Amino acid sequence: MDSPPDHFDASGEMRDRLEKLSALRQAGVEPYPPRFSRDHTAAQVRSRVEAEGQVERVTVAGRLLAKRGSGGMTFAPLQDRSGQIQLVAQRDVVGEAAYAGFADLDRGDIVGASGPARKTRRGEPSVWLDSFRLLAKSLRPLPEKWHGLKDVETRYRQRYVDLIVNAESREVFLKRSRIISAVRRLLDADGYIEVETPTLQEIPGGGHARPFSTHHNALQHDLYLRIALELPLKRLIVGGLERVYEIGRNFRNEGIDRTHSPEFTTLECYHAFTDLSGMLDLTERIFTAAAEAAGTELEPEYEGERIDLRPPFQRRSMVDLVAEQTGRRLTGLELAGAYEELVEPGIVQPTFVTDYPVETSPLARRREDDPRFVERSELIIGGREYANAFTELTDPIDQRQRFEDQLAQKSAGFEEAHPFDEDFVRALEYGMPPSGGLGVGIDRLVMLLTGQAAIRDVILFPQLKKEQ
RNA sequence: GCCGGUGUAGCUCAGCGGUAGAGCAGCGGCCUUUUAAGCCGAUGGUCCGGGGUUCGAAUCCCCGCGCCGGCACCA
Repeated sequence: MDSPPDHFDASGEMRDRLEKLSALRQAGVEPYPPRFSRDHTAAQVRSRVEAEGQVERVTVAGRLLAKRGSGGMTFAPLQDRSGQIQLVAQRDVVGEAAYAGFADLDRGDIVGASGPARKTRRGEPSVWLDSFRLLAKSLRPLPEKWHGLKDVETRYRQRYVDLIVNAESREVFLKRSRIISAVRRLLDADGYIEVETPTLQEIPGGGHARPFSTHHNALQHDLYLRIALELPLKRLIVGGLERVYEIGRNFRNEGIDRTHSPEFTTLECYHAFTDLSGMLDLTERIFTAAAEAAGTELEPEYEGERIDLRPPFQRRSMVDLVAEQTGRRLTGLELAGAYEELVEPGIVQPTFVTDYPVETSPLARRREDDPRFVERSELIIGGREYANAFTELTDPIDQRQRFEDQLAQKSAGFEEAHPFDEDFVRALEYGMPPSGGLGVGIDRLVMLLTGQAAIRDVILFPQLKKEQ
């Protein structure tokens, strides 16, 4: 029953391991037992050994990363969630049969082990086995320990291997989790409630992007995967929830590159009775909290630049920025185009770029002193957009007009113009309190705070083409 | 979609017209304090896939696929 299926045998090493598996089963050893209890993690053993010198008996469990040593003594580092601890097996202690069994273990096997713990002569905290148990036989060889796994394609396609052997990779995803937790804690403490809104939508609104489309068979209609979280959340502000946020996945059917993934995570939050400036303050607090959670202090190094995240961030008018470059005070789509081409790529330190032309922002409130612009601001760092905030448009009459303008842009050839959302207008017609809204690109934030150049390196399972 | 790079043993890589290589891992033997790496020995390959040129192709040419980078797209 353990004869190797042919797709299995790439190396011969797998054959060897399968033979060991058979031998174990014949000897009555279950190579995949259902459970095992440990009482210490690797890190706990290490700190107890440091503190107490000698620890009576501990039970640890994890993955065997190597085996070395000689003759009657074998050393084997074991890795668990907390780190590594060395196992020491001595023939004189465990007996001939058990010692041979230990020597038969392979790199990559999951093992449970018990024994007293103390340092070796070389000072390495170790568990001196009195017994061990195989918890899962590993059939595939792990990448070499010294050079590790470098091949990026394998790292993405087989993230589990990457996580086993690359501590830096584990670190990135640990930090990602901590960053998101910190953001949640901050918003929760501010009285926001976390909500979940539909991923499948009839009208993919809240942004300008090509959506993925799908079809619901029972409902017999087409649906889109959301491209933004905005419109459902604002309906909740109409509903009186006053402070809501969602951290969720967006989907955009566009090109993939170092900073764009077809599915990516954003935070959006909406707050009644505040405005753009309130949301910019919140943005600064979110970035500060995230940086602290990532342990980067407030001055991470990113792509060769030291980024200064100490608030307040600079606030600059788009019109002024473009005028500095071109000598011309532009408006409308011409302004937005010049800004994106000439100004944005050159902004390195965190900068809130404010006063977007109304044409590019169909969901933001107009400035009272100049209705050609809206109360909107994007946070730019290193030439990239990290956050987008505005004073929300709450006037249903104006909102209807904006949607109509978008329809006009669409018929003029702008594919990604914002679709008309009649129900959203209806919601505004009930009355929405004056509010501020904010969106933050979580993946990019994690990239910044973990020093990763590619969005793929902060997404556990990035989309790749089909493996042949 | 376009341009460039790249794909060789489980991993990391060399080889770039003339019998497919190294280190590590794995396998067999010896070894009771190791920290990538003890010693000896024997192994291990659809050189990404398919065509072609050539006496001979991992190597040159064509087509295709994956990955990486850039551009386009992403206001």
